[in-house]
Amino acid sequence: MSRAFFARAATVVAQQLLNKILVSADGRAGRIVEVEAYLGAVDPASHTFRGRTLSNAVMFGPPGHMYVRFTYGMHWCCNCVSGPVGGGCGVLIRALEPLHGLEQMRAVRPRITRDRDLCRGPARLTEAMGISGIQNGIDLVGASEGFTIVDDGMAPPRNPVGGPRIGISQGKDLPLRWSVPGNRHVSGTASQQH
DNA sequence: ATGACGATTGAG
DNA sequence: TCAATCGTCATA
Repeated sequence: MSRAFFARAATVVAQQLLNKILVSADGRAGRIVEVEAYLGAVDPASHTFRGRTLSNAVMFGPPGHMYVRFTYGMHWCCNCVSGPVGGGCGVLIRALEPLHGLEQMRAVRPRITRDRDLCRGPARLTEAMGISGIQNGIDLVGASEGFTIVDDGMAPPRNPVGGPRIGISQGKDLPLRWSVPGNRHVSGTASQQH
């Protein structure tokens, strides 16, 4: 399997995830507007680059499951495993446009003043949606534990915005970050915003 | 056993 | 620009 193959496969899944809706166990929901693909063994930025460990095991499992990772000693990040089984590939969900349950989101994120910022960033959205290590490994397709990704009929953007991934020290060369054009709920650095 | 480093965020 | 904060993993 070539690096190009993994890049293309994960990129397809990542782009297809745009405009789908992530729903929490208690009905909070947001439209996925920004994602990043991670390619496993061929990708130095991937948590699975150095092989399987206790904490990243979910990424080597079946696609459609949620991989949740604790980072910076205080934040959680949420991924959708993209397969194939054993590949260690996945899609990091980086931003949601809040749709339902905003009252609960505001309640758990009291310091966020603008609704636009509730799910703008990978750690912000996990807190707003009530996602933590407890959900690591759950099936997002079967929705056996409440969390799921649903399709309300809105197609993925025909021309998603592509660019380098954020917050990584290696693997910055590939354009594996994808977002919905013009969406105000997409995250980014101050210079990239405006 | 230990140290370096993170798929970030919020404050100054 | 920089501190907060601690689990994980490579190295010894």
